[in-house]
Amino acid sequence: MNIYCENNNIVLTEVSDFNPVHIFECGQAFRWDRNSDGSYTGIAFGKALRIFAEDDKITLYNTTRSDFDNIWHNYFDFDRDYTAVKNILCENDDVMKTAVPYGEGIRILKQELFETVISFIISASNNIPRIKKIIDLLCTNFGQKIEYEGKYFYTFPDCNTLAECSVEDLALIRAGFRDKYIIDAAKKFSEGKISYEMLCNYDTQDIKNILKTISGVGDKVANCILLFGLARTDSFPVDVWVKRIMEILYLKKDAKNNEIEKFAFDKFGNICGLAQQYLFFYARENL
DNA sequence: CCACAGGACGGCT
DNA sequence: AGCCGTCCTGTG
Repeated sequence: MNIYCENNNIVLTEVSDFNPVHIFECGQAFRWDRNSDGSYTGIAFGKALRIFAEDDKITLYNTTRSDFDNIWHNYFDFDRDYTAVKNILCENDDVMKTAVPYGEGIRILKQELFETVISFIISASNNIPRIKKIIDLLCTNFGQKIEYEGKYFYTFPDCNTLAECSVEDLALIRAGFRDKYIIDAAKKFSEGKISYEMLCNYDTQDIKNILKTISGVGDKVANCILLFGLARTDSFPVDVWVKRIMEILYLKKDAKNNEIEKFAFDKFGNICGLAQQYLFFYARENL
């Protein structure tokens, strides 16, 4: 990958494994929207960004080299060699040889922990359009207003702001029964009971148990938080799609979610979370 | 009007 | 330990 600055843009060339549709519209992040020209605009780490990919060239508009180095390089997981990952997953595995092409160009975004926690609490028993709508209302009402390319955007609210909210305050985001879970999570972060720095000291299983002390966080949501907010690729979120595809292609029978999770870890090891993404895409296209 | 959506909880047995 | 009704809201 080469990097150079052009006007106010950062241009990357010789980039492999970057498919915007697979990255932004797969349900791992909810704050990216497609523009009519095929570029995407999103907000993360308090900044807005518009990004466009064509072949192996990627343009990040109206940003700086320091923001790229400090935020976006890590956010887009550019240090990971996804081609190597795919080769490992496909080795001696005909299922993955079939599934991987469907998720071509997926990358696991390294998102902010608190945002990931709240987003996946909201995801429970919900669909992507509505998840996005709720999160949008949450940010518009409780986030910070920023300007980018002549338009206004809102950052994801911080934990202190949400910790002070009542369920009545949150009613306007239309989160339904999840409002009290959002407040509980915000309080645990605000009081310092849970933080990124603190969780980093633990192994994946211990973090999962800590996350599950937040109400509204069960196995599936905890695994999503681990994978998308803590870069723990050894966690394997089992949603209805992954459950179906694993039962059909690997287990050959009905199975409990924790049984599927264990099977995946035994098979794919510490990159089972990446395998999950390819299987998810395959399931969405073929079931 | 009723079912159910990319889960979690709580009260059962 | 495991099962199942219920939880808000929006969409079909």
